[in-house]
Amino acid sequence: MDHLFHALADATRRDILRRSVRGEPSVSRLAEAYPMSFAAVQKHVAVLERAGLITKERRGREQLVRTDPDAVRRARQALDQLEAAWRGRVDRMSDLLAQDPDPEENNPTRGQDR
Amino acid sequence: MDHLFHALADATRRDILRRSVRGEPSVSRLAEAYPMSFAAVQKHVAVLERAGLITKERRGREQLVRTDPDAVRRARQALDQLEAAWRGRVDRMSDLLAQDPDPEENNPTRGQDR
DNA sequence: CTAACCTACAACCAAATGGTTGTAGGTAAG
DNA sequence: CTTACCTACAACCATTTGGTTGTAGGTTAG
Repeated sequence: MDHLFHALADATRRDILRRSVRGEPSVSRLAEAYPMSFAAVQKHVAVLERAGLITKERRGREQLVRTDPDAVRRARQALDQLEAAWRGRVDRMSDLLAQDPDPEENNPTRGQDR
Repeated sequence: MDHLFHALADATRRDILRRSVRGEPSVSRLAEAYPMSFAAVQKHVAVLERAGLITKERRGREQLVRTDPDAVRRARQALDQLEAAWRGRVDRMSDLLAQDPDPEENNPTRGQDR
């Protein structure tokens, strides 16, 4: 999970992901697209690979990069959980507000209104 | 976007997010939960705040932490885009396969050298 | 075979990260 | 007022990160 989000926390890597979703570029073809050395792009690809976001497949002397959609889905689901938890809290608060229509009786020691 | 995913790429910070979704803990209360110094937790909170994932609200001498659901939603939507792009590609490929039933032509001219 | 190309990997470096301790200021409680 | 608590922030340190260059090996083209 750490590796997953860390891999996504870089604009170059997210762009590599997008390009790899559209086609299956080789590492050197990817490297042409960015103002950095081939080795730097190689490292970015390695980070994405460690996170499970892409896989490499040897094709002759080239190494084709392709995305693994399951990893993207995994990251999305983690955020879904957070969002659901937030929604759950809001629902719970709505319930409390519905059951306790007494805004004057709020207890300042622990909880308060939003 | 970089800040957003970077903030999510740490287990402690994700846990802080979960606790802040459930309640609105103070920074010192959060610090009690982790085997690190108060200042370290303070830094984690600052990273989450820079990413827009949480906001701090002064309550007397305490600083209450609360999540901003829109930021979580923003991150999720970025992943949705990636997933949608991937699905779009698969659909396109399905169309091509349907229109071009020729399994011998598995050597596309795209990946060659120049 | 030879040359060009693609990749892997090591060594190195500046900057950012994640942690610590220490100091100082503002607020609440006795 | 005095004390205890919560926070902010600076200084420092080890490790990681993101970039570079250089070297070496495998594959394709001529």
